[in-house]
Amino acid sequence: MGKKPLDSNAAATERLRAAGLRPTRQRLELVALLFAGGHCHMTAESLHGAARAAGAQVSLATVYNTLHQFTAAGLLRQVVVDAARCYFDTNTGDHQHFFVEDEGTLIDIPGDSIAVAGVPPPPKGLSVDRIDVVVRVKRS
Amino acid sequence: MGKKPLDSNAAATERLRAAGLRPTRQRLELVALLFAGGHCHMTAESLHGAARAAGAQVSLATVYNTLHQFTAAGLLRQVVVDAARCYFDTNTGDHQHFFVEDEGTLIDIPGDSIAVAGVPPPPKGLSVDRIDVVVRVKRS
DNA sequence: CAAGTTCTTTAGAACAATTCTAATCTATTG
DNA sequence: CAATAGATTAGAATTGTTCTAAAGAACTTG
Repeated sequence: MGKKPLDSNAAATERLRAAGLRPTRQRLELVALLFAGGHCHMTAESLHGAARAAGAQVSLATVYNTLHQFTAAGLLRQVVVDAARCYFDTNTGDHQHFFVEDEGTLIDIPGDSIAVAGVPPPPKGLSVDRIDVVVRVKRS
Repeated sequence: MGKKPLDSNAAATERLRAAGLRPTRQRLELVALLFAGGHCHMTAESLHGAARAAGAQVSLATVYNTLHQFTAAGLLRQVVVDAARCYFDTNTGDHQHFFVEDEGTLIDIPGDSIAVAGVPPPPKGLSVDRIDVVVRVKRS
């Protein structure tokens, strides 16, 4: 009857295995934090803080490594909205974001509510990888 | 009969005055580089390089200051597409961008060709400041 | 299940982009 | 043209991120 139910641990292990990553203690802890509740937007710094707060012993370097590995494996998506910081989104599906400039926080916009039309064909030799929409909002 | 025609200098001076900024030697040089030809996308580093190459004597700190002052004054627009670098766009009108990930370059998309529909109303107390669309393209 | 191989983690150093600071200099004003 | 408010500068400081080399943990094989 530990704090962490075995199923959640098993699920995390399987998730890592599927991504071709070894289920190490650190990765399991980070997976637990990232995919426990609903979707979330994390920075390396904030995830590291959350891990430490949860009593996990993980170095910042490992958090960076892990975030990048997860992104490469398609478990996370990187969101660039702020020159200062880099966000990682546990929602890898089709969607966009509000960015609250005053707070530096992100809010999801479902992909089926938003539509971008009239994108010209990219220049010769280039193909569209992804279209990102950022709705910058301010306190009014 | 200097290399820089007086009119361009006068125009630059007026542009700065209108923005409430003193027309100093450094700012005039940077204005000349930024607004000489067509629209361009610059990083602090690249503008500094261009200034030095043009024989201007400007420090990197001043380039940063100036870019931010110009942005605050509405002469430039900041474009965030890459976690690493920060771009400034001399085109402050309504438009969007292709971002060529392999090269780190930007290409303008006219604002009247592209349209974003279905943006939900922002959460209470927030109002939309701007909508940025970034079409990420890759070499195919 | 021991040995060996490979992959991970880690602390700290290194880095790159940007911002800060305090001294110096310059444009403007009276 | 002196006074003043604002601008510039070099270099230091900060910040977010990546690198490195050594120690540790997970998988594989015999």
